[in-house]
Amino acid sequence: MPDRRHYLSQLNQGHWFAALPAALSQSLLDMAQVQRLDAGQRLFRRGDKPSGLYAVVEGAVRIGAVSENGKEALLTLVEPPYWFGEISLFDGLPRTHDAFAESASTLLLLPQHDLLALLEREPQYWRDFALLMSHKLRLAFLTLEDMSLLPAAPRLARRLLLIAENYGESEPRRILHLAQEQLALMLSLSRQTTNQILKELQAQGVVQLTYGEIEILDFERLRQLAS
Amino acid sequence: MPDRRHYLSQLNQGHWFAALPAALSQSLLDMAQVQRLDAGQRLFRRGDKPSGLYAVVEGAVRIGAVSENGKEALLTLVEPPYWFGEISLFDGLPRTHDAFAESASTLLLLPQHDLLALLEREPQYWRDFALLMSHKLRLAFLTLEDMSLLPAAPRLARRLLLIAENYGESEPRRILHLAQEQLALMLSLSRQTTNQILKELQAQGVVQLTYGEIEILDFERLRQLAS
DNA sequence: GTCGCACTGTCGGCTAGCCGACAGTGGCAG
DNA sequence: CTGCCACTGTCGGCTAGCCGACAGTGCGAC
Repeated sequence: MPDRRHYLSQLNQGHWFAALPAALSQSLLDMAQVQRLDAGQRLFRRGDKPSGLYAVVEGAVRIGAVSENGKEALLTLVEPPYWFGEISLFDGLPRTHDAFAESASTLLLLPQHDLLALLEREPQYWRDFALLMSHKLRLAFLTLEDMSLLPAAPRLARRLLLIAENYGESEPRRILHLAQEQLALMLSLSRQTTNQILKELQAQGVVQLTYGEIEILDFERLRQLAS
Repeated sequence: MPDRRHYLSQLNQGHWFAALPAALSQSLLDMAQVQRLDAGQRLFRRGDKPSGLYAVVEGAVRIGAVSENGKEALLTLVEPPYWFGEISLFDGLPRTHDAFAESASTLLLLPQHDLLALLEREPQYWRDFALLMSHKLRLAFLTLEDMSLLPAAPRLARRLLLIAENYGESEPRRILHLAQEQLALMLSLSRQTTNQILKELQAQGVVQLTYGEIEILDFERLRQLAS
């Protein structure tokens, strides 16, 4: 089982955490509780009371919501080293989404109470946490805009690029472990349409599809297709 | 021409401003610059450098973006007493959207530099400004979810309710000054589809349509239709 | 090895919503 | 009062993407 030091280097891969003042990142690490989840286990649910701020250090967490008539919207798949749950930190209101472990996962939890106590002592750190929100707000606006302006294919291309760079948090990867169904849910496309577009991309040599994963072969062309 | 005191009472109609500590709202008012815009005039454009935080006190501001192929997405129509422009305050990055005066408008501007200086002196206020972001992030997530899960009619109904209560900032109004085309752009529907749904709502006695405005007759039924 | 399940691949019919077109109609400027 | 422009109302054809169905395939559990 990896120790705290291992988590530190892991977290420092993420742009947000790496840019924090050293005193703050140290405090956070001291305060963090390690939490393990089995595949499929629920972390929290829409409407739950705030519990704190989470970081994924291992595995992946699905953030989404299910409508009354059973349809599911997947907001994002959170992979290391990504932080989430900050909205409720600021406003104290209930969770906006459901969070499930996609696979067996390890999280760090900064408990709401301890974190608020720290911020009480050092209020200048509020801004650092707010940066998490500004980042997500930019992403959300971008997604909204894509949804209304772009047809399916370029939307999918853009999303692949975003996922590859973990939504701006890390350096791009070539291989995405991601079922086509999940991708479809994020784009609000049907699984069939998603598959069709992916096959087309594969035919053009832009991606390579294998079981449960997508490999990006040609970032340049993918960027073009994302117009 | 109304004076500062008039603006104060206007701003206090908004939930966010009204909940600020008195010392802060006084500082903001002292710092604010009044800015007038003619109908159609541009306030800022996507990619512009941060200029500060704005409040609409009179008129209305369109916040949106235009895609390469000319299609427009209207994010929201900002009406008094609503604050906007806070993302760039936190991260210092360029504007995410274009902002145009929909009609002749009066804004208050808290200049970026002065506001940052205040926050340097009183860092505990960062959280108050972050509340603006948390509010918008919740709205953005809600909108994203509606877009992918709901068909046109309930989506329109929900949006009408949101607009009526100025996205949670004020008490609900019955009359919305809003062309159908604008509403269509916000929902990413065509003008024709929007018109069709509105006519249906009118036939059911839920709304009353007149030139350039929509009157909500039956909030209860509208809420039902928003499922 | 083999069973079962999760995931991929593909087809065809269906429909919600788009889009162009055009005829009203309200409001405002001169 | 008149003319113009922005906005509303409506029709019909079109198509992107949905949806059910089903066959094929990789992988992990036992």
